[in-house]
Amino acid sequence: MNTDKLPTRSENYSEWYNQLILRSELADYAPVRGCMVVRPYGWALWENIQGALDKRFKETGHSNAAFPLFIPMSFLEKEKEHVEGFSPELAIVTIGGGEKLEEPLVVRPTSETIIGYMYSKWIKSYRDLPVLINQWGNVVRWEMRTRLFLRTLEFYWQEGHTAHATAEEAVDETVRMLNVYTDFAVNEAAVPVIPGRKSETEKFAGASDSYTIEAMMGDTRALQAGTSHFLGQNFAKAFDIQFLDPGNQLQHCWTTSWGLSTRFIGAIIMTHGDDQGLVLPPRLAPIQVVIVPIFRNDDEQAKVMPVAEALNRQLSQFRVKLDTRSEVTPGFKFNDWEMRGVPLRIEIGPKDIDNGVVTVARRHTPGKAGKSTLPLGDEIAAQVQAVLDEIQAAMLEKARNFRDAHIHEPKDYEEMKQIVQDGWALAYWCGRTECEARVKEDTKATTRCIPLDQPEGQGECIVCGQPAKKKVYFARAY
RNA sequence: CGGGGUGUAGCGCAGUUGGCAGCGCACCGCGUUUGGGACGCGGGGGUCGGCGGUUCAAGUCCGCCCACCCCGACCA
Repeated sequence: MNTDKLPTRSENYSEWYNQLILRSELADYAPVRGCMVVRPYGWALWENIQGALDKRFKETGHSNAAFPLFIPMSFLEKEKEHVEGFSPELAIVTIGGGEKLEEPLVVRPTSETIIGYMYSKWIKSYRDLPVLINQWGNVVRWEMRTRLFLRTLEFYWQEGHTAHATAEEAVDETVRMLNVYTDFAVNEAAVPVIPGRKSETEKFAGASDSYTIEAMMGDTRALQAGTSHFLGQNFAKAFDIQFLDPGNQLQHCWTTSWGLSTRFIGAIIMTHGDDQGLVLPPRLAPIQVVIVPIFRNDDEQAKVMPVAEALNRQLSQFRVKLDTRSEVTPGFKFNDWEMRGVPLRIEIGPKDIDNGVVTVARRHTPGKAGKSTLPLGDEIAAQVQAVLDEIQAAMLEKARNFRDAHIHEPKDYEEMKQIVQDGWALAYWCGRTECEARVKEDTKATTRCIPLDQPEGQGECIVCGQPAKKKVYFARAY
Protein backbone atom coordinates (compact mmCIF):
# COMPACT_ATOMS: atom_id res chain seq x y z
CA MET A 1 0.00 0.00 0.00
CA ASN A 2 1.35 3.41 -0.94
CA THR A 3 1.44 5.69 2.08
CA ASP A 4 3.05 8.68 0.38
CA LYS A 5 0.98 11.80 0.07
CA LEU A 6 -0.69 12.56 -3.23
CA PRO A 7 0.74 15.37 -5.34
CA THR A 8 -1.31 18.45 -4.56
CA ARG A 9 -3.67 19.85 -7.16
CA SER A 10 -1.78 23.12 -7.33
CA GLU A 11 1.63 21.54 -7.89
CA ASN A 12 0.50 19.12 -10.60
CA TYR A 13 -3.19 18.76 -11.34
CA SER A 14 -2.94 15.97 -13.88
CA GLU A 15 -0.59 13.89 -11.71
CA TRP A 16 -2.98 14.40 -8.81
CA TYR A 17 -5.79 13.10 -11.03
CA ASN A 18 -3.90 10.09 -12.40
CA GLN A 19 -2.44 8.95 -9.09
CA LEU A 20 -5.70 9.42 -7.26
CA ILE A 21 -7.51 7.08 -9.64
CA LEU A 22 -4.82 4.40 -9.31
CA ARG A 23 -4.52 4.66 -5.52
CA SER A 24 -8.22 4.82 -4.78
CA GLU A 25 -8.57 1.74 -7.00
CA LEU A 26 -11.19 3.23 -9.28
CA ALA A 27 -9.29 2.02 -12.33
CA ASP A 28 -5.95 0.77 -13.60
CA TYR A 29 -4.09 0.86 -16.88
CA ALA A 30 -4.69 -2.10 -19.17
CA PRO A 31 -1.90 -3.70 -21.23
CA VAL A 32 -3.20 -1.98 -24.38
CA ARG A 33 -2.34 1.71 -24.70
CA GLY A 34 -5.24 3.95 -23.87
CA CYS A 35 -7.40 1.22 -22.37
CA MET A 36 -8.37 0.99 -18.74
CA VAL A 37 -9.64 -1.60 -16.35
CA VAL A 38 -12.49 -0.29 -14.23
CA ARG A 39 -11.86 -1.86 -10.84
CA PRO A 40 -14.64 -2.92 -8.45
CA TYR A 41 -14.69 0.39 -6.57
CA GLY A 42 -14.92 2.36 -9.81
CA TRP A 43 -17.49 0.00 -11.25
CA ALA A 44 -19.62 0.28 -8.12
CA LEU A 45 -19.61 4.05 -8.65
CA TRP A 46 -20.59 3.53 -12.29
CA GLU A 47 -23.39 1.17 -11.26
CA ASN A 48 -24.79 3.86 -9.00
CA ILE A 49 -24.60 6.35 -11.87
CA GLN A 50 -26.34 3.81 -14.09
CA GLY A 51 -29.06 3.26 -11.54
CA ALA A 52 -29.81 6.97 -11.16
CA LEU A 53 -29.90 7.52 -14.92
CA ASP A 54 -31.74 4.33 -15.83
CA LYS A 55 -34.52 5.20 -13.41
CA ARG A 56 -34.92 8.56 -15.13
CA PHE A 57 -34.88 6.97 -18.59
CA LYS A 58 -37.64 4.57 -17.60
CA GLU A 59 -39.65 7.40 -16.06
CA THR A 60 -39.49 9.27 -19.35
CA GLY A 61 -40.79 6.26 -21.26
CA HIS A 62 -37.64 4.64 -22.60
CA SER A 63 -36.81 0.93 -22.79
CA ASN A 64 -33.42 -0.72 -22.84
CA ALA A 65 -32.19 -2.98 -25.63
CA ALA A 66 -28.86 -4.26 -26.93
CA PHE A 67 -27.44 -3.80 -30.42
CA PRO A 68 -24.33 -5.50 -31.84
CA LEU A 69 -20.74 -4.43 -31.29
CA PHE A 70 -19.86 -4.92 -34.97
CA ILE A 71 -21.14 -2.62 -37.67
CA PRO A 72 -20.60 -3.13 -41.41
CA MET A 73 -18.14 -0.51 -42.69
CA SER A 74 -20.61 0.54 -45.39
CA PHE A 75 -23.12 1.66 -42.74
CA LEU A 76 -20.75 4.32 -41.46
CA GLU A 77 -20.28 5.62 -44.98
CA LYS A 78 -23.98 6.32 -45.51
CA GLU A 79 -23.99 9.59 -43.58
CA LYS A 80 -21.31 11.91 -44.96
CA GLU A 81 -20.53 14.06 -41.94
CA HIS A 82 -20.73 11.06 -39.66
CA VAL A 83 -18.08 9.09 -41.50
CA GLU A 84 -15.85 12.15 -41.88
CA GLY A 85 -16.05 12.73 -38.15
CA PHE A 86 -15.41 9.19 -37.06
CA SER A 87 -13.23 7.52 -39.70
CA PRO A 88 -9.90 8.70 -38.20
CA GLU A 89 -10.70 6.96 -34.94
CA LEU A 90 -12.23 3.67 -36.02
CA ALA A 91 -11.05 0.21 -35.03
CA ILE A 92 -11.78 -2.12 -37.93
CA VAL A 93 -11.93 -5.92 -37.98
CA THR A 94 -10.79 -7.42 -41.29
CA ILE A 95 -10.27 -11.06 -40.31
CA GLY A 96 -12.79 -13.38 -38.66
CA GLY A 97 -12.21 -17.03 -37.87
CA GLY A 98 -8.97 -16.93 -39.82
CA GLU A 99 -10.70 -15.78 -43.02
CA LYS A 100 -10.46 -12.35 -44.58
CA LEU A 101 -13.90 -10.80 -44.28
CA GLU A 102 -15.93 -9.91 -47.36
CA GLU A 103 -16.68 -6.52 -45.78
CA PRO A 104 -14.67 -5.00 -42.91
CA LEU A 105 -16.51 -4.64 -39.62
CA VAL A 106 -16.22 -1.50 -37.54
CA VAL A 107 -16.13 -1.86 -33.78
CA ARG A 108 -18.90 0.59 -32.93
CA PRO A 109 -17.73 4.12 -32.07
CA THR A 110 -21.45 4.96 -31.54
CA SER A 111 -24.54 3.19 -32.81
CA GLU A 112 -26.63 5.64 -34.84
CA THR A 113 -25.96 3.69 -38.03
CA ILE A 114 -26.80 0.17 -36.94
CA ILE A 115 -29.76 1.33 -34.90
CA GLY A 116 -30.93 3.44 -37.85
CA TYR A 117 -30.76 0.35 -40.02
CA MET A 118 -32.91 -1.60 -37.57
CA TYR A 119 -35.35 1.28 -37.13
CA SER A 120 -35.94 1.30 -40.89
CA LYS A 121 -37.08 -2.32 -40.58
CA TRP A 122 -39.27 -1.70 -37.57
CA ILE A 123 -40.93 1.59 -38.38
CA LYS A 124 -43.67 1.56 -41.02
CA SER A 125 -46.50 3.65 -39.63
CA TYR A 126 -47.05 6.76 -37.53
CA ARG A 127 -48.57 4.26 -35.07
CA ASP A 128 -45.08 2.81 -34.52
CA LEU A 129 -43.80 6.17 -33.28
CA PRO A 130 -42.17 7.34 -31.19
CA VAL A 131 -39.50 4.67 -30.72
CA LEU A 132 -37.68 5.33 -27.47
CA ILE A 133 -34.73 2.97 -26.89
CA ASN A 134 -31.62 3.18 -24.77
CA GLN A 135 -28.64 0.86 -24.70
CA TRP A 136 -25.97 0.42 -22.03
CA GLY A 137 -22.73 -0.71 -23.59
CA ASN A 138 -19.21 0.00 -24.63
CA VAL A 139 -17.77 1.72 -27.67
CA VAL A 140 -14.30 2.15 -29.17
CA ARG A 141 -12.73 5.34 -30.50
CA TRP A 142 -9.03 5.23 -31.39
CA GLU A 143 -8.03 8.47 -29.72
CA MET A 144 -4.47 9.74 -29.96
CA ARG A 145 -4.12 11.14 -26.47
CA THR A 146 -5.89 9.27 -23.71
CA ARG A 147 -6.59 9.92 -20.02
CA LEU A 148 -8.18 7.56 -17.51
CA PHE A 149 -11.96 8.03 -17.66
CA LEU A 150 -11.77 11.29 -19.64
CA ARG A 151 -10.73 9.82 -22.95
CA THR A 152 -10.01 6.10 -23.31
CA LEU A 153 -9.94 3.96 -26.45
CA GLU A 154 -12.80 1.91 -25.10
CA PHE A 155 -15.37 3.38 -22.77
CA TYR A 156 -18.66 2.46 -21.20
CA TRP A 157 -21.74 4.57 -21.67
CA GLN A 158 -25.38 4.63 -22.46
CA GLU A 159 -26.68 5.80 -25.79
CA GLY A 160 -30.32 6.64 -26.27
CA HIS A 161 -31.76 6.57 -29.80
CA THR A 162 -35.23 7.79 -30.56
CA ALA A 163 -37.36 8.26 -33.66
CA HIS A 164 -40.29 10.66 -33.96
CA ALA A 165 -42.95 11.74 -36.42
CA THR A 166 -42.20 15.47 -36.26
CA ALA A 167 -39.24 17.76 -35.83
CA GLU A 168 -40.92 19.41 -32.85
CA GLU A 169 -41.29 16.12 -31.03
CA ALA A 170 -37.68 15.20 -31.70
CA VAL A 171 -36.44 18.59 -30.51
CA ASP A 172 -38.57 18.21 -27.38
CA GLU A 173 -37.02 14.81 -26.77
CA THR A 174 -33.51 16.18 -27.26
CA VAL A 175 -34.13 18.91 -24.70
CA ARG A 176 -36.00 16.56 -22.36
CA MET A 177 -33.00 14.24 -22.17
CA LEU A 178 -30.62 17.17 -21.73
CA ASN A 179 -32.76 18.13 -18.76
CA VAL A 180 -32.60 14.56 -17.46
CA TYR A 181 -28.80 14.77 -17.59
CA THR A 182 -28.82 18.13 -15.88
CA ASP A 183 -31.11 16.84 -13.14
CA PHE A 184 -28.91 13.78 -12.65
CA ALA A 185 -25.68 15.79 -12.58
CA VAL A 186 -26.98 18.41 -10.15
CA ASN A 187 -29.10 16.28 -7.84
CA GLU A 188 -27.22 12.98 -7.78
CA ALA A 189 -23.61 13.92 -8.49
CA ALA A 190 -23.68 17.47 -7.06
CA VAL A 191 -22.00 18.61 -10.26
CA PRO A 192 -23.50 22.01 -11.18
CA VAL A 193 -23.45 21.68 -14.96
CA ILE A 194 -24.46 24.32 -17.45
CA PRO A 195 -26.80 23.08 -20.17
CA GLY A 196 -26.54 24.63 -23.58
CA ARG A 197 -26.26 24.23 -27.31
CA LYS A 198 -23.02 23.45 -29.14
CA SER A 199 -21.65 25.62 -31.91
CA GLU A 200 -21.48 24.34 -35.48
CA THR A 201 -17.81 23.35 -35.09
CA GLU A 202 -18.31 21.60 -31.77
CA LYS A 203 -21.41 19.61 -32.62
CA PHE A 204 -21.64 15.85 -33.11
CA ALA A 205 -20.69 14.49 -36.54
CA GLY A 206 -24.03 14.03 -38.32
CA ALA A 207 -26.22 16.05 -35.97
CA SER A 208 -28.37 19.04 -36.87
CA ASP A 209 -27.99 20.40 -33.35
CA SER A 210 -26.01 19.19 -30.35
CA TYR A 211 -26.77 20.05 -26.77
CA THR A 212 -24.37 19.55 -23.89
CA ILE A 213 -24.00 19.78 -20.17
CA GLU A 214 -20.68 21.48 -19.42
CA ALA A 215 -18.99 21.07 -16.06
CA MET A 216 -16.15 23.10 -14.55
CA MET A 217 -13.31 21.02 -13.17
CA GLY A 218 -11.13 21.97 -10.19
CA ASP A 219 -8.51 23.51 -12.49
CA THR A 220 -11.30 25.55 -14.16
CA ARG A 221 -11.09 23.61 -17.40
CA ALA A 222 -14.41 22.59 -18.94
CA LEU A 223 -15.58 19.03 -19.39
CA GLN A 224 -18.40 17.99 -21.68
CA ALA A 225 -20.21 15.71 -19.25
CA GLY A 226 -23.10 14.52 -21.40
CA THR A 227 -24.67 15.28 -24.76
CA SER A 228 -28.03 15.17 -26.48
CA HIS A 229 -28.34 15.47 -30.25
CA PHE A 230 -31.15 16.48 -32.54
CA LEU A 231 -30.26 14.52 -35.66
CA GLY A 232 -32.92 16.05 -37.90
CA GLN A 233 -33.68 13.69 -40.78
CA ASN A 234 -29.99 13.09 -41.53
CA PHE A 235 -29.87 9.49 -40.36
CA ALA A 236 -33.49 8.81 -41.35
CA LYS A 237 -32.59 9.72 -44.93
CA ALA A 238 -29.32 7.78 -44.87
CA PHE A 239 -31.06 4.65 -43.57
CA ASP A 240 -34.54 5.06 -45.06
CA ILE A 241 -36.37 5.33 -41.76
CA GLN A 242 -39.79 6.15 -43.18
CA PHE A 243 -43.39 5.94 -42.04
CA LEU A 244 -46.84 6.54 -43.44
CA ASP A 245 -48.57 9.43 -41.70
CA PRO A 246 -52.34 9.51 -41.00
CA GLY A 247 -52.85 11.05 -44.47
CA ASN A 248 -51.09 8.05 -46.09
CA GLN A 249 -48.06 10.19 -46.98
CA LEU A 250 -44.59 8.60 -46.76
CA GLN A 251 -42.34 10.67 -44.48
CA HIS A 252 -38.86 10.44 -43.01
CA CYS A 253 -38.58 10.21 -39.24
CA TRP A 254 -36.86 12.77 -37.06
CA THR A 255 -34.31 11.16 -34.75
CA THR A 256 -32.29 11.94 -31.67
CA SER A 257 -29.41 10.41 -29.78
CA TRP A 258 -28.02 11.15 -26.36
CA GLY A 259 -25.17 9.75 -24.30
CA LEU A 260 -23.36 9.92 -21.01
CA SER A 261 -20.20 7.91 -20.37
CA THR A 262 -17.68 6.80 -17.78
CA ARG A 263 -16.12 10.18 -18.47
CA PHE A 264 -18.63 11.43 -15.92
CA ILE A 265 -16.56 9.66 -13.24
CA GLY A 266 -13.75 12.00 -14.23
CA ALA A 267 -16.16 14.90 -13.75
CA ILE A 268 -16.99 13.75 -10.22
CA ILE A 269 -13.33 13.31 -9.35
CA MET A 270 -12.32 16.75 -10.61
CA THR A 271 -15.37 18.62 -9.35
CA HIS A 272 -15.18 17.48 -5.75
CA GLY A 273 -11.72 16.01 -5.12
CA ASP A 274 -9.24 17.75 -2.84
CA ASP A 275 -5.57 17.31 -1.93
CA GLN A 276 -6.50 14.50 0.43
CA GLY A 277 -8.19 12.50 -2.34
CA LEU A 278 -11.63 11.73 -3.66
CA VAL A 279 -14.76 13.35 -2.26
CA LEU A 280 -17.77 11.37 -3.44
CA PRO A 281 -21.36 12.61 -3.29
CA PRO A 282 -23.40 10.52 -0.82
CA ARG A 283 -26.05 9.62 -3.37
CA LEU A 284 -23.51 7.92 -5.66
CA ALA A 285 -20.73 6.83 -3.30
CA PRO A 286 -20.12 3.05 -3.35
CA ILE A 287 -19.52 3.28 0.40
CA GLN A 288 -21.57 5.99 2.08
CA VAL A 289 -20.56 5.30 5.66
CA VAL A 290 -17.44 3.61 6.98
CA ILE A 291 -17.23 2.54 10.60
CA VAL A 292 -13.74 2.53 12.12
CA PRO A 293 -13.54 0.75 15.49
CA ILE A 294 -10.77 1.91 17.82
CA PHE A 295 -9.22 -0.11 20.64
CA ARG A 296 -5.84 -0.71 22.30
CA ASN A 297 -6.16 -4.12 23.86
CA ASP A 298 -8.36 -7.17 24.14
CA ASP A 299 -10.55 -5.63 26.84
CA GLU A 300 -11.24 -2.54 24.77
CA GLN A 301 -11.79 -4.68 21.69
CA ALA A 302 -14.39 -6.73 23.58
CA LYS A 303 -16.09 -3.49 24.57
CA VAL A 304 -15.97 -1.76 21.17
CA MET A 305 -16.56 -4.47 18.60
CA PRO A 306 -20.08 -5.54 19.66
CA VAL A 307 -21.21 -1.91 19.56
CA ALA A 308 -19.55 -1.38 16.16
CA GLU A 309 -21.18 -4.51 14.78
CA ALA A 310 -24.58 -3.52 16.16
CA LEU A 311 -24.19 -0.10 14.57
CA ASN A 312 -23.24 -1.75 11.29
CA ARG A 313 -26.57 -3.62 11.38
CA GLN A 314 -28.53 -0.53 12.41
CA LEU A 315 -27.20 1.28 9.35
CA SER A 316 -27.95 -1.52 6.90
CA GLN A 317 -30.18 0.79 4.81
CA PHE A 318 -27.00 2.59 3.78
CA ARG A 319 -24.00 1.35 1.80
CA VAL A 320 -21.99 0.85 4.97
CA LYS A 321 -18.66 -0.82 5.66
CA LEU A 322 -17.21 -1.87 8.98
CA ASP A 323 -13.43 -1.71 8.69
CA THR A 324 -12.24 -4.69 10.71
CA ARG A 325 -8.68 -4.75 9.44
CA SER A 326 -6.29 -5.49 12.30
CA GLU A 327 -3.05 -4.95 10.43
CA VAL A 328 -3.39 -1.19 10.07
CA THR A 329 -3.90 1.55 12.64
CA PRO A 330 -6.98 3.76 12.94
CA GLY A 331 -4.92 6.69 11.74
CA PHE A 332 -4.07 4.81 8.59
CA LYS A 333 -7.73 3.96 8.05
CA PHE A 334 -8.78 7.59 8.42
CA ASN A 335 -6.42 8.62 5.66
CA ASP A 336 -7.25 5.60 3.54
CA TRP A 337 -11.01 6.19 3.54
CA GLU A 338 -10.57 9.89 3.04
CA MET A 339 -8.45 9.19 -0.02
CA ARG A 340 -11.24 6.94 -1.29
CA GLY A 341 -13.79 9.68 -0.77
CA VAL A 342 -16.23 7.99 1.64
CA PRO A 343 -18.62 10.82 2.60
CA LEU A 344 -19.11 9.91 6.25
CA ARG A 345 -16.78 8.17 8.68
CA ILE A 346 -17.98 6.96 12.05
CA GLU A 347 -15.30 6.48 14.69
CA ILE A 348 -16.20 4.36 17.64
CA GLY A 349 -13.82 3.85 20.56
CA PRO A 350 -13.90 3.34 24.33
CA LYS A 351 -14.32 7.06 25.04
CA ASP A 352 -17.30 7.29 22.69
CA ILE A 353 -18.97 4.28 24.28
CA ASP A 354 -18.45 5.74 27.74
CA ASN A 355 -20.23 8.87 26.54
CA GLY A 356 -22.95 6.94 24.71
CA VAL A 357 -22.03 8.52 21.35
CA VAL A 358 -20.13 7.95 18.14
CA THR A 359 -17.85 10.45 16.45
CA VAL A 360 -18.73 11.33 12.86
CA ALA A 361 -16.36 12.97 10.39
CA ARG A 362 -17.60 14.61 7.20
CA ARG A 363 -15.27 14.03 4.27
CA HIS A 364 -16.10 17.25 2.48
CA THR A 365 -15.20 19.32 5.56
CA PRO A 366 -11.61 18.44 6.50
CA GLY A 367 -10.30 18.49 10.04
CA LYS A 368 -12.12 19.23 13.28
CA ALA A 369 -14.72 21.44 11.61
CA GLY A 370 -16.22 18.38 9.98
CA LYS A 371 -16.37 16.33 13.17
CA SER A 372 -19.25 16.00 15.61
CA THR A 373 -20.88 13.34 17.74
CA LEU A 374 -24.17 11.51 17.42
CA PRO A 375 -25.85 9.72 20.32
CA LEU A 376 -26.07 5.95 20.03
CA GLY A 377 -29.64 4.73 19.91
CA ASP A 378 -32.69 4.09 17.77
CA GLU A 379 -32.48 7.48 16.07
CA ILE A 380 -29.01 6.94 14.65
CA ALA A 381 -30.05 5.85 11.16
CA ALA A 382 -32.30 8.87 10.71
CA GLN A 383 -29.54 11.13 11.97
CA VAL A 384 -27.00 9.60 9.58
CA GLN A 385 -29.47 10.15 6.73
CA ALA A 386 -29.77 13.79 7.75
CA VAL A 387 -26.00 14.21 7.78
CA LEU A 388 -25.66 12.58 4.36
CA ASP A 389 -28.34 14.91 2.97
CA GLU A 390 -26.55 17.89 4.47
CA ILE A 391 -23.25 16.73 2.88
CA GLN A 392 -24.90 16.26 -0.50
CA ALA A 393 -26.31 19.79 -0.39
CA ALA A 394 -23.07 21.31 0.88
CA MET A 395 -21.06 19.66 -1.91
CA LEU A 396 -23.35 21.10 -4.56
CA GLU A 397 -23.19 24.54 -3.04
CA LYS A 398 -19.42 24.46 -2.79
CA ALA A 399 -19.04 23.34 -6.40
CA ARG A 400 -21.51 25.99 -7.56
CA ASN A 401 -19.67 28.71 -5.67
CA PHE A 402 -16.38 27.62 -7.19
CA ARG A 403 -17.89 27.60 -10.66
CA ASP A 404 -19.51 31.00 -10.30
CA ALA A 405 -16.34 32.50 -8.87
CA HIS A 406 -14.50 31.48 -12.02
CA ILE A 407 -17.02 32.71 -14.60
CA HIS A 408 -16.54 36.26 -15.76
CA GLU A 409 -18.06 38.51 -18.40
CA PRO A 410 -15.21 40.30 -20.17
CA LYS A 411 -15.67 43.87 -21.38
CA ASP A 412 -13.29 43.39 -24.31
CA TYR A 413 -11.24 40.79 -26.13
CA GLU A 414 -8.05 41.51 -24.17
CA GLU A 415 -9.84 40.87 -20.89
CA MET A 416 -11.30 37.66 -22.28
CA LYS A 417 -7.86 36.32 -23.11
CA GLN A 418 -6.94 36.79 -19.45
CA ILE A 419 -10.13 35.23 -18.12
CA VAL A 420 -9.84 31.96 -20.00
CA GLN A 421 -6.41 31.34 -18.49
CA ASP A 422 -8.10 30.64 -15.17
CA GLY A 423 -11.82 30.43 -15.73
CA TRP A 424 -14.66 30.67 -18.20
CA ALA A 425 -15.67 33.74 -20.15
CA LEU A 426 -19.33 34.42 -20.88
CA ALA A 427 -19.62 36.82 -23.79
CA TYR A 428 -21.65 37.77 -26.83
CA TRP A 429 -20.58 35.92 -29.95
CA CYS A 430 -21.69 36.55 -33.51
CA GLY A 431 -21.90 32.85 -34.29
CA ARG A 432 -19.21 32.83 -36.96
CA THR A 433 -16.63 30.04 -37.09
CA GLU A 434 -13.81 32.52 -37.84
CA CYS A 435 -14.26 34.16 -34.45
CA GLU A 436 -14.21 30.82 -32.65
CA ALA A 437 -11.08 29.82 -34.54
CA ARG A 438 -9.35 33.06 -33.61
CA VAL A 439 -10.09 32.55 -29.92
CA LYS A 440 -8.75 29.00 -30.11
CA GLU A 441 -5.64 30.19 -31.90
CA ASP A 442 -5.00 32.96 -29.36
CA THR A 443 -5.93 31.17 -26.13
CA LYS A 444 -6.62 27.44 -26.75
CA ALA A 445 -10.13 28.12 -25.43
CA THR A 446 -13.12 26.92 -27.42
CA THR A 447 -16.82 27.68 -27.28
CA ARG A 448 -18.33 25.30 -24.76
CA CYS A 449 -22.00 26.05 -25.08
CA ILE A 450 -24.63 28.65 -25.74
CA PRO A 451 -26.56 28.49 -22.46
CA LEU A 452 -30.27 27.79 -22.81
CA ASP A 453 -31.55 30.03 -20.05
CA GLN A 454 -30.74 33.38 -21.61
CA PRO A 455 -33.07 35.93 -23.13
CA GLU A 456 -32.52 37.11 -26.69
CA GLY A 457 -30.18 40.06 -26.28
CA GLN A 458 -28.41 42.72 -28.27
CA GLY A 459 -24.66 42.91 -28.03
CA GLU A 460 -21.42 42.99 -29.90
CA CYS A 461 -19.32 39.91 -30.59
CA ILE A 462 -16.44 39.90 -28.13
CA VAL A 463 -14.08 38.97 -30.95
CA CYS A 464 -15.12 40.95 -34.04
CA GLY A 465 -17.55 43.52 -32.65
CA GLN A 466 -20.35 42.64 -35.06
CA PRO A 467 -23.95 42.40 -33.78
CA ALA A 468 -24.65 39.31 -31.66
CA LYS A 469 -27.80 37.99 -30.03
CA LYS A 470 -26.54 35.21 -27.78
CA LYS A 471 -23.84 34.81 -25.22
CA VAL A 472 -21.55 31.80 -25.26
CA TYR A 473 -19.09 30.31 -22.79
CA PHE A 474 -15.47 30.23 -23.87
CA ALA A 475 -13.13 27.95 -21.92
CA ARG A 476 -10.20 25.63 -22.22
CA ALA A 477 -11.59 22.11 -22.25
CA TYR A 478 -10.59 18.52 -21.65
C1' C B 1 3.59 11.47 -38.24
C1' G B 2 7.79 15.24 -36.29
C1' G B 3 10.95 16.53 -31.80
C1' G B 4 12.61 14.84 -26.94
C1' G B 5 12.89 10.97 -23.23
C1' U B 6 12.50 6.20 -20.61
C1' G B 7 12.68 0.71 -20.42
C1' U B 8 16.49 -3.29 -14.16
C1' A B 9 11.42 -7.17 -8.55
C1' G B 10 4.29 -5.26 -8.03
C1' C B 11 5.65 0.40 -7.75
C1' G B 12 9.68 4.16 -7.52
C1' C B 13 14.73 3.93 -8.59
C1' A B 14 20.53 2.97 -8.08
C1' G B 15 24.00 0.06 -10.61
C1' U B 16 31.19 3.27 -10.94
C1' U B 17 36.41 1.41 -15.53
C1' G B 18 32.53 -4.48 -18.70
C1' G B 19 33.81 -8.68 -13.42
C1' C B 20 28.48 -12.40 -7.78
C1' A B 21 21.56 -8.32 -9.34
C1' G B 22 20.94 -3.99 -5.42
C1' C B 23 18.02 -0.10 -2.38
C1' G B 24 13.21 2.09 -0.61
C1' C B 25 8.08 1.12 -0.51
C1' A B 26 4.66 -2.86 -1.17
C1' C B 27 4.11 -8.32 -0.10
C1' C B 28 4.61 -12.99 3.55
C1' G B 29 5.72 -14.84 8.90
C1' C B 30 6.40 -13.79 14.23
C1' G B 31 6.21 -10.29 18.17
C1' U B 32 5.19 -5.52 20.20
C1' U B 33 1.67 -1.63 18.67
C1' U B 34 -3.35 0.83 17.51
C1' G B 35 -8.16 8.11 19.00
C1' G B 36 -4.67 11.08 12.35
C1' G B 37 -0.39 7.54 7.58
C1' A B 38 3.49 2.37 14.01
C1' C B 39 8.06 -0.45 14.95
C1' G B 40 11.58 -4.65 15.43
C1' C B 41 13.39 -9.26 13.62
C1' G B 42 13.11 -12.84 9.81
C1' G B 43 11.60 -14.06 4.67
C1' G B 44 9.85 -14.54 -0.65
C1' G B 45 10.16 -12.30 -5.32
C1' G B 46 14.47 -10.89 -11.56
C1' U B 47 13.80 -13.26 -19.42
C1' C B 48 17.97 -6.28 -16.50
C1' G B 49 12.05 -4.56 -23.03
C1' G B 50 13.44 -8.10 -27.51
C1' C B 51 16.89 -10.00 -31.18
C1' G B 52 21.76 -10.00 -32.87
C1' G B 53 27.04 -8.49 -32.44
C1' U B 54 31.96 -7.44 -29.78
C1' U B 55 34.41 -9.92 -25.48
C1' C B 56 37.37 -14.90 -21.39
C1' A B 57 33.12 -12.11 -19.33
C1' A B 58 27.53 -7.55 -21.18
C1' G B 59 22.36 -4.57 -17.02
C1' U B 60 26.85 -1.83 -18.67
C1' C B 61 29.86 -1.31 -25.31
C1' C B 62 27.75 -1.54 -30.73
C1' G B 63 23.53 -2.39 -34.30
C1' C B 64 18.49 -3.26 -35.37
C1' C B 65 13.63 -3.71 -33.51
C1' C B 66 9.56 -3.10 -29.90
C1' A B 67 6.84 -0.67 -26.12
C1' C B 68 5.61 3.35 -23.20
C1' C B 69 5.89 8.62 -21.57
C1' C B 70 6.25 14.11 -22.58
C1' C B 71 5.75 18.23 -26.29
C1' G B 72 3.63 19.29 -31.09
C1' A B 73 0.07 18.00 -34.86
C1' C B 74 -4.87 15.63 -34.54
C1' C B 75 -9.56 14.96 -31.82
C1' A B 76 -16.91 14.73 -28.71
